[in-house]
Amino acid sequence: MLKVYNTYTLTKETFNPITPGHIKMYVCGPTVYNYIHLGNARSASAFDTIRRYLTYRGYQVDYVSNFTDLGDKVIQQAQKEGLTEAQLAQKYEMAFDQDTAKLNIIPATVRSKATEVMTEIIDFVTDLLEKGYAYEVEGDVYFRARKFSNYGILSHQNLNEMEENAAGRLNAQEALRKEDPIDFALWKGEHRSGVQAWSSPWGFGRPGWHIECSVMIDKYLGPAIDLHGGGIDLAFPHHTNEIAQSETHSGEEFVRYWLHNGFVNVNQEKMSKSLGNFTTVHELLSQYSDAQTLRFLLTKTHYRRPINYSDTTLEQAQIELDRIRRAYRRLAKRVAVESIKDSTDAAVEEQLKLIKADFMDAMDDDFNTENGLAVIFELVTLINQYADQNSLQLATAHHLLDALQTLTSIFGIDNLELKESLNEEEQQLLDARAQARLMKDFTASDRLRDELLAKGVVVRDTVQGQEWERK
RNA sequence: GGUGGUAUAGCCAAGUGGUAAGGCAGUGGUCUGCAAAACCGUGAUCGCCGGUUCGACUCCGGUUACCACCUCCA
Repeated sequence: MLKVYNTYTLTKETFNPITPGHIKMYVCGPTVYNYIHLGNARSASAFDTIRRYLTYRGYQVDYVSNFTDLGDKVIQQAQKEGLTEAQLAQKYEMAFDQDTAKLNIIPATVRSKATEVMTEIIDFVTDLLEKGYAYEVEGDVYFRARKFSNYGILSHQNLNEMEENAAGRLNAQEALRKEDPIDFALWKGEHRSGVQAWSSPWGFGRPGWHIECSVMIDKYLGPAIDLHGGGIDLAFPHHTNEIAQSETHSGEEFVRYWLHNGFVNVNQEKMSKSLGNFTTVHELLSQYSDAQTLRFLLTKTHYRRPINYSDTTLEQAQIELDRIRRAYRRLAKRVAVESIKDSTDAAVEEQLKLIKADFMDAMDDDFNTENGLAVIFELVTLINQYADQNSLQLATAHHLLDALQTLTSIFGIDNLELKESLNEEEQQLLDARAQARLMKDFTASDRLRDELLAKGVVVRDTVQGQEWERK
């Protein structure tokens, strides 16, 4: 039975989708004004793994995500880079696609840009005005937060305290316009010329911070969805405001389960653009070629817990992933080389069955990837034990390999095969060493092994002959 | 100040009212020409104080430290 932790109720709840077998899921995407950093990637990675697991579990998942391609940040950065807002957004949207593709994150079923749903946004805001939950002031439109009786539940904040906090930071102009400091903008008037603005019943302007998500969900998934995801920092105000807008608009429960991921920390501090302690995926992958290791690091920690990012944790992830890959390659190689009886091994099949069940139990518990990983390591040990046996059964060997591939693919690791190859010189050294070993010239063979090691190639001797691995 | 979270072996990190998964490192062994890899074995009483209980790391109260949200932020 699948259970998920719902931020709305702060408890783990049994998961029941609105439509059996079908899941409607929305995850907040990036504002495309620069390269994504590891924190953004963590969110995308975590929800990709959740989506992959739900799919593995047999659900049909409709996954919608947005690109925010408008707003002050986009305008500012466009001016800095000498591009139009649309060009800038296009540039970083493509960068997002490239970075996430390297991390093996499956693109959402539907991906929409805020600028593509402008008509729907205006209609949505109009409806909120007609319902009396919004008001216009000099080209701005605000939502009457206090009128929505469940306002703030998701973020577990007290309304009056929120009001005090809000009042303290409002600028005088904004304070004058709002009926209540906690009201939030649905539409912001834009009076400058030459910057992104759309025509509306309230004059030229742009949508407020939160409306695009409400609109896209309504447009692509309908008034009620099963899962809504994003970073925990979005619980307030972003998701809080989404609930108010959407439930006022539809009169229905907006989201069944709110899922929020934790942060990537550096030196026990949140990685963020404002703190300036961020590492972009773009730069990290350009200097560190193994994107799979990065993905593995981002996925193996439970999605609600913080990830400590450092060179050490990255190395640790590399070591763990290597152990998994080695087991896979070891058995795969033996199966490929030897002629083996195509039959099954009942005892091993039984263990494999248990492992698969354990994996599902782990992941059914609010997507507990930490425990899922422990089960994967059990499978690794089983494979290593099996690969040592004299009488391998081909079918069972394939079942083990398929299982390992399937389970790791849920973690975003799609290919356990070795992609690297040796260059001509390295191959010659390796061949020469094989020859030396044949002649039992161990002095020469050890020297050649050292030479290869100096080039970053680790050589091991196995029953099947030499085996190599890039360090 | 309010709210949410975290504190478990050298490090990363699961977990349950009944004497603590897994990975890394270390260490002993098997295997190996040597090595590596792999396999087998090996270590903690769970921030602190108090309470409930036959029994708590797991429940309750308090306390300390750290993080996050309350402003755009995954």
